[in-house]
Amino acid sequence: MLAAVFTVRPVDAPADRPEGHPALHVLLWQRAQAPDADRWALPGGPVLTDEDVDSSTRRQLAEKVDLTRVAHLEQTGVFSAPERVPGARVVASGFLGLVPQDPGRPAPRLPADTAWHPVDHLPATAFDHGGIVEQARQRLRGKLSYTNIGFALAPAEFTMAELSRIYTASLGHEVDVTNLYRILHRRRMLEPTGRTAPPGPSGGRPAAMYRFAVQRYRVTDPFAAFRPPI
Amino acid sequence: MLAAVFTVRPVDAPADRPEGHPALHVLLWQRAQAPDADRWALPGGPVLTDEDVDSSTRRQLAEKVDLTRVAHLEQTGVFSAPERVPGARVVASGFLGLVPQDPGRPAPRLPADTAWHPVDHLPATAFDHGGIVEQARQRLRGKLSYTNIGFALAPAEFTMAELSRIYTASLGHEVDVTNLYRILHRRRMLEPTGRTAPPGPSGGRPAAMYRFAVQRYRVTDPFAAFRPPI
DNA sequence: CCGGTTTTCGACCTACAATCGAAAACGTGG
DNA sequence: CCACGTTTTCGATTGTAGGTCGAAAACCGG
Repeated sequence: MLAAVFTVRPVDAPADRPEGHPALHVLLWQRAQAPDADRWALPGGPVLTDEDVDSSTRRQLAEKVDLTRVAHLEQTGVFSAPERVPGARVVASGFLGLVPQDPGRPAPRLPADTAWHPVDHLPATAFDHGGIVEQARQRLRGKLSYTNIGFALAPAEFTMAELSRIYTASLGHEVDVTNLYRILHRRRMLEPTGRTAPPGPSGGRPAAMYRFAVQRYRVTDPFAAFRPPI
Repeated sequence: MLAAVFTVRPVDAPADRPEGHPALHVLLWQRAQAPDADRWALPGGPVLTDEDVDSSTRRQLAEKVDLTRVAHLEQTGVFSAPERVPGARVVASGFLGLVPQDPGRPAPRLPADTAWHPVDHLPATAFDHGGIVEQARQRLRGKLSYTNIGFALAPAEFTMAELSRIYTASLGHEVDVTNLYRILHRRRMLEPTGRTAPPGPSGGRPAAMYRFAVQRYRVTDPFAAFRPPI
């Protein structure tokens, strides 16, 4: 019961970068005790006998983040190598969680031992947690293309340029704004809010703002071979 | 640790049908003892402390089928509802297994309490095993379209008409032979063996025989939105 | 040799996505 | 207030994959 919770946020501006650009981050907490003391671990813990793994994950996550911010949560797989943790054998099921941006509310305060880390520059991770993060990331990458889980990473209202930056950070490569708009629009995943964002300091046409039409997980008809005949 | 093992084989010819047509079957064994006595269950059992869930599944499957026939095995999800089985809480991870047709070898003998059942006409199943079968079936349906797992259901050598019947039985709808050939061919998943199958009793052009080019699980580049730029 | 049957394969159409470029809608500086 | 740079928007074009159809190929039996 270990959850890789992702969000897209600006990386802490390093010295050589003028401004932090948005990147995919994962929530980790630093272990204080052996084994693997000082290494960074995923939130999680044992499942109680009167709960299923999904509600158990929610319960454990509540200790680390504001649960109302976790907009999506799903299983990714079971990790069961006998030596994955020292001592008694522990079977863990991995989860993918997503937290949207929320420019409206103040950033939630995290416990002292907990922090967001850019997935491309992870610190030393405990046990096999690095592999669990990687599996969850792959799942996210795949589902961005044929589901609407973008809603779980984007703020309630956004411009297409902002959404493109979110997709770029999550997928790890450039995402063309024109293409992004046309695809999401044809799938009826976007709704215009009517409002426009103020143009930047260097001018330019003000961008229209959109929201996701449905805020619950949906798979769009995947483009696949061997479709059933109509 | 419960495995839904599928194979495509002719359904036992009923009275009203002249010949059994190929259908997707799942391996079940009949429980002798309470709870859920006489109901049909998936093969499986507890994981030992020195094995991971994958090797545990293989070990347990060996008691029911010839393991060398299981050409593909993968996790599908975790089933953990507190009341899924009476008594102490048991968490099970579901598996999908595939057994190919093999006209060469004689049909393997099954234990007395074990039998193949057509997934469209399952008997009364134990606990939540019906849901596990359904989840595995969905996984199979999806992956047939963007991976090569067809190799794990088809015999070593086959004609396109035979392969189409296997896909039809697994997907639950007609699969056009022309389309099937062109798609698998473009993905370089097929190799001609040079041999031809003898034509049927009513004549017709003899069919060319093919084999799958790679006999290990591969995902073909899924056709998806937001591809990385070359 | 001729008609029936099954397989093979080319031709056409549609749907989706990637790319490009022009037009629209804003700022700023002369 | 008007030219210019900037950013967004959106139409046009191209490429590729899949679905459908039908003609040709290759066998049978009479």
